Amino acid sequence: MRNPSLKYSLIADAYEKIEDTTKRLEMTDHLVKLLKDTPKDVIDKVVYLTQGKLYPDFVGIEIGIAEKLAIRAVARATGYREKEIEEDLRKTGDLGETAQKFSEKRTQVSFFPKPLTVERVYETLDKMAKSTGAGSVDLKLSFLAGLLSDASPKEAKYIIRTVTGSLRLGIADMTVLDALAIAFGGGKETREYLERAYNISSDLGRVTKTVAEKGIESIKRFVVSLGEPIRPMLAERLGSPAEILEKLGGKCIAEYKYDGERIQTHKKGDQITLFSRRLEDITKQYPDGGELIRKHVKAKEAIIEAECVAVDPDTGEMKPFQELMHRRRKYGVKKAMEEYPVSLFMFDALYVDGKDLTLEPYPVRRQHLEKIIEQTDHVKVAEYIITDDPEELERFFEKAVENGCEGLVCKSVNEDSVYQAGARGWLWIKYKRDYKSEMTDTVDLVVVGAFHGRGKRAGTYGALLLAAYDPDEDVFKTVTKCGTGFTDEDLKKLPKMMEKYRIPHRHPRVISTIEADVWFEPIVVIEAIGAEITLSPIHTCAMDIIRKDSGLAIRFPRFTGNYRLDKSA
DNA sequence: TCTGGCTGCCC
DNA sequence: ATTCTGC
DNA sequence: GCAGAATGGGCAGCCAGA
Repeated sequence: MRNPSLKYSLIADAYEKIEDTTKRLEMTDHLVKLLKDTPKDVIDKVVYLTQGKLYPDFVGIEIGIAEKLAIRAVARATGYREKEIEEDLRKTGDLGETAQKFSEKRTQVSFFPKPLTVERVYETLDKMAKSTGAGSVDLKLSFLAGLLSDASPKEAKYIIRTVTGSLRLGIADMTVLDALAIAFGGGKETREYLERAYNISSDLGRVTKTVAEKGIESIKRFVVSLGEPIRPMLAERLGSPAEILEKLGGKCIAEYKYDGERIQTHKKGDQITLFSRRLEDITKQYPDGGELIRKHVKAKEAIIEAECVAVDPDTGEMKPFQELMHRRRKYGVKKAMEEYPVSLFMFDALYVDGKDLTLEPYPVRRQHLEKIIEQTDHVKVAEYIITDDPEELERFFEKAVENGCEGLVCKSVNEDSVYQAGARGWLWIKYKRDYKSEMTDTVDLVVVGAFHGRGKRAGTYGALLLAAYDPDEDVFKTVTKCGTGFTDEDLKKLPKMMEKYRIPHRHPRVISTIEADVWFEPIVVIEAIGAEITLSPIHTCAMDIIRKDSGLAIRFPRFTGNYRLDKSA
């Protein structure tokens, strides 16, 4: 028996072709060819690498290298200085490209490098992921530099991009599923089975290996299982009750959108497992949450979704998200539990006592949910109404906001309102105040700095550093970076527009702890919007006024598209 | 022993 | 998280 | 409308170096 191995160069070639087109069908074709050419014993690894990971999310093993450390590895492998690498990265906006370029002109070349195999690449990255403790950073860098030294320039490009988690091919999970359907499923019409298997297993590598080795019939036998996280259903967004009701067929169930952390809870007898939205196992972070499930879910087995919210231990009032974040910890859990106890607001039941509910309509799932939850102070079913009246919806929204929620999630009550991973089909719709600028105050802020863009933003700015004017001190204090809301046209014009205000160092009247790539005279004003103001450890606006050593920042900042050239200082 | 840079993951 | 864009 | 790729604030954990 031969032991077939796949040269990494074949992957790099396929990636290059995929990257070269913007047409999804062509990308899929290239991926199909790669998957067909891949020996089945490594096909899961090829898929994980293409997802930019080594394991499915719920395994929780990360490489632990991102841009800064990767720069050091590239320098080490090519014999150039970090400064030179950084300088080139500024131009390319892609460390992979930079690695490719420096690999081509590197001084020392290994004489007879063995061709890289997928196994070698994967195993090296895996060793990096598993290195911990003193000296581990250096060890990781040695592993990576070694890999790069034996790689062709093109391979180096994709290894670097894989490690830093931005492959930028234009393909992700959904395209992989299409490719699997074509390559192994027997045609695109089998895509739905593959997608279903992925949604309930959350493991694209396993789905791939299964269909490649055992065929589509095995894929159809995937079932919802306790302990295996289900990919979460997400919501689209709209800005008015009328639009929402129209989209949902005139009627919906509207629920409070609590400002906490989404948790998928699995109960198997007394054994509880908690998964975050990205399917990390967070059981250990919430012993109290687990206990609430154990005690108040009156079913032997269940998968229930809930929003976990920090509450004031004295008043029972809900606390802001920022405070809940102190619970995302590994150490001092007991103390944090006392300081920030949590309540669970349940909103879905995906599995109850042997019955998979994911294909049932939402009202049915909700009925099951209410039947098995014993509601207490800390365990509640999410507050809701069922309505077909836009005004009632608006009133309920106001009430939600008054009660400390972000807004509403409005959900379809139709027959087809199954549990559908992702935000597809508009079955769930978010309604938040800041989706309409007339409902939230916009702010005019001064552009004081900028950051070089990456990927498709190469050569322009990725984000601007924005500041508020402080008339008392006659200075500009930062409140946020802002990198979304710009059209391609905005971005193309920005460097030219800002050029004449460009200065080599921070302006003396700009107060900032953040080091921008480019500084400007504080003159140009733009309009931005956000969801709310948060306390900030880094932004200098209102520093020490509300709280010692805290400034103010904007949560979810974005450019509205309006330049305030008239207002320019 | 402390601190700051970096990373990953919540939103 | 929000936003934009090619298909 | 989907899928993907840009980008945000801010927290804790980890490790290197002062």
